[in-house]
Amino acid sequence: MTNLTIGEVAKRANLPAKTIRYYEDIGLITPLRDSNGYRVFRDSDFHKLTFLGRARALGFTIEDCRTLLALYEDDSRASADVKAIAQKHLTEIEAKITDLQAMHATLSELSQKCCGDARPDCPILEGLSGQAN
Amino acid sequence: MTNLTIGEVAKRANLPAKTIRYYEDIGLITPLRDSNGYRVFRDSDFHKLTFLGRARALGFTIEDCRTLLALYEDDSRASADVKAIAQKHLTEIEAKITDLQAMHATLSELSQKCCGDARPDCPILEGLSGQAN
DNA sequence: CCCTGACATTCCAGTCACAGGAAGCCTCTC
DNA sequence: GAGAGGCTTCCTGTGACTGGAATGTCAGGG
Repeated sequence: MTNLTIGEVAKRANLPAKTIRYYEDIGLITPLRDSNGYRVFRDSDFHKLTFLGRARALGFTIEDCRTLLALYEDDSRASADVKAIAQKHLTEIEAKITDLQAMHATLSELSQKCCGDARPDCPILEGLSGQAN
Repeated sequence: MTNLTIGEVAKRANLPAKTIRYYEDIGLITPLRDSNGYRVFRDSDFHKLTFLGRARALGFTIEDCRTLLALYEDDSRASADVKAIAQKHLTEIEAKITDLQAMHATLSELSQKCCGDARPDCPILEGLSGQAN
């Protein structure tokens, strides 16, 4: 049972203090307050913050994090609800990877054709301008 | 030599009219104005818009697009300058793909372990909460 | 008892690339 | 001349913070 200031919990949860204040603002955590107005972080707050840090690192949106946190706190949850969120997010990640790979393929093809010297001829610019070749 | 209204050029460049107005706001294009205040898009504006559309679709930032457009208009450019921007962007794309693949690997591993039924036991939540197993 | 430096607080503005919507002109057709 | 649709500007909101200003608090040293 350790009570932490925002600076200490920030170090331990590996999150910027600004981010932690923001999470309080939007209602993800509700730390106590000391008589001097300082936030007081209990173990439960610390755990929520590490949970949020990991979920954000996996690319979940804040709203997904809110839902996941609520499920985490709910002893009568159905794991199916959690899995559904995870699967939806996995699909989105796959879509982003596909998009990025398509961009990469197109751009690297153009880039390879560009000799990259002092002359102005540039297949990259030609490709962007829509010229067939 | 065709002069277009914003709606027409939006259709042909396959960009929302809102986006085109925004591009004018930030100085990427400078269409003429008719006596009634309507924007008048020349062929050169249309070409710039398609160029911008393609560059954005490849994930270049607006500032990169601004630079690329300037290079495109500059007959005495060095293709090396274009290629440098492209290579930098390719590196960023690769970094993003790597990040996303790491997220995907972690999350899909957790998700596979979750049976996703009505019971509360959930390896996904356990993973997010930082439990070793 | 005061000073300094490191903390903490709140609040406001900025990021990026638009999207949505309101209020009001312009143009064309019936 | 009435309505539909397109055009204009201006303002706000998005997501998830980040930076900075102005101010308050605390611990230790002179």
